[in-house]
Amino acid sequence: MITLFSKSCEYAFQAIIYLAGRPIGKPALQREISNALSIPPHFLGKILQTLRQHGYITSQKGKNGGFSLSKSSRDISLLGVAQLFEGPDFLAKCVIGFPGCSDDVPCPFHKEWKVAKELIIEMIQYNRVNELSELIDSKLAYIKDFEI
Amino acid sequence: MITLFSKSCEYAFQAIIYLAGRPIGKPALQREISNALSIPPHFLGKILQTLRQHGYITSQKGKNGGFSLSKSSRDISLLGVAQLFEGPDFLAKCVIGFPGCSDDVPCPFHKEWKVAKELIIEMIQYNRVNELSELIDSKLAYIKDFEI
DNA sequence: GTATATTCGGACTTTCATATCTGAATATCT
DNA sequence: AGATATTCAGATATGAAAGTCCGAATATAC
Repeated sequence: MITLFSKSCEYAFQAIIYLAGRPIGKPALQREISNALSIPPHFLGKILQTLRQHGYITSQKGKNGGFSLSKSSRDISLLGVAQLFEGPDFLAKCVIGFPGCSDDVPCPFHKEWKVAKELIIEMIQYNRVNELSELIDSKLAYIKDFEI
Repeated sequence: MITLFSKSCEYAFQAIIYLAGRPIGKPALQREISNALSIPPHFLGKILQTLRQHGYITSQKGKNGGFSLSKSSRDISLLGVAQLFEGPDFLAKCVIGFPGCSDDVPCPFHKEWKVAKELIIEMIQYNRVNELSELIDSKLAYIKDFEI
């Protein structure tokens, strides 16, 4: 089974989209997010810290604490998050790992993979976080039950 | 850095394309392929065995032995090889791992990822092994030096 | 027939992403 | 102030993919 993004990156995407679907001013518990998205809670904790350190989300410690989407993050795409977890040039590798693959000395899939890569970048870049959460209203309605 | 296919699958692709570029009746040593493509030799051994067991390549033991592309493999695409190493339905997973993602309850990237997936399948399926090796004549000319 | 070169197959080791554990720090509530 | 609930951070554990090692089997050459 092929996975495009690492688990860390997938979970980061999911968490941000989940937080974007919450009412403003009502932070979500790590445990709540973990339950809703079936992410191992402690692993999610690390990812949330990374996202917070880079300004994508904010947190509130102690009782009634939790995590919220940063105000500025509502208007961005997830491309920066992808670069954060997968590296800044995360689609640069030759698709079949041919030694020394380049535009000049391409592998047999070079051109077609280039087109597919552009499509993937567009996919990530086209929608803002706000819009992404709207696209999954039905799904969020379903997993909202996990708010404890 | 994102990798679409596993190392095993990448190496299998490379080995088959390499063998397709060799003159018929002149088997290639495991060591030669390993040198030419910078693949760890013993790891390559396992992959060649898998390919042989599934009929993609043939082998000759003992002195003057080596590996050759099966006659029938010259006219196939690499889709079967991808399925062999990545699983029969290797592009079925949700691109961001959302729980219960489906056509009915899609994740926000569902549609766009579907298009990208089709492109990837086409990329693998469109060219026959023969044609793939022709597409990299310049590269093969370069790595031909490794024939020992 | 002996020496040599190779494939073949199984066991083992390494590495890294993923996941878990534990306790400290910090905020809120009564 | 004390009890409680949460984030935060570092250490540790797990599992699967990647890579290595060794010896058996087999073919060729002389």
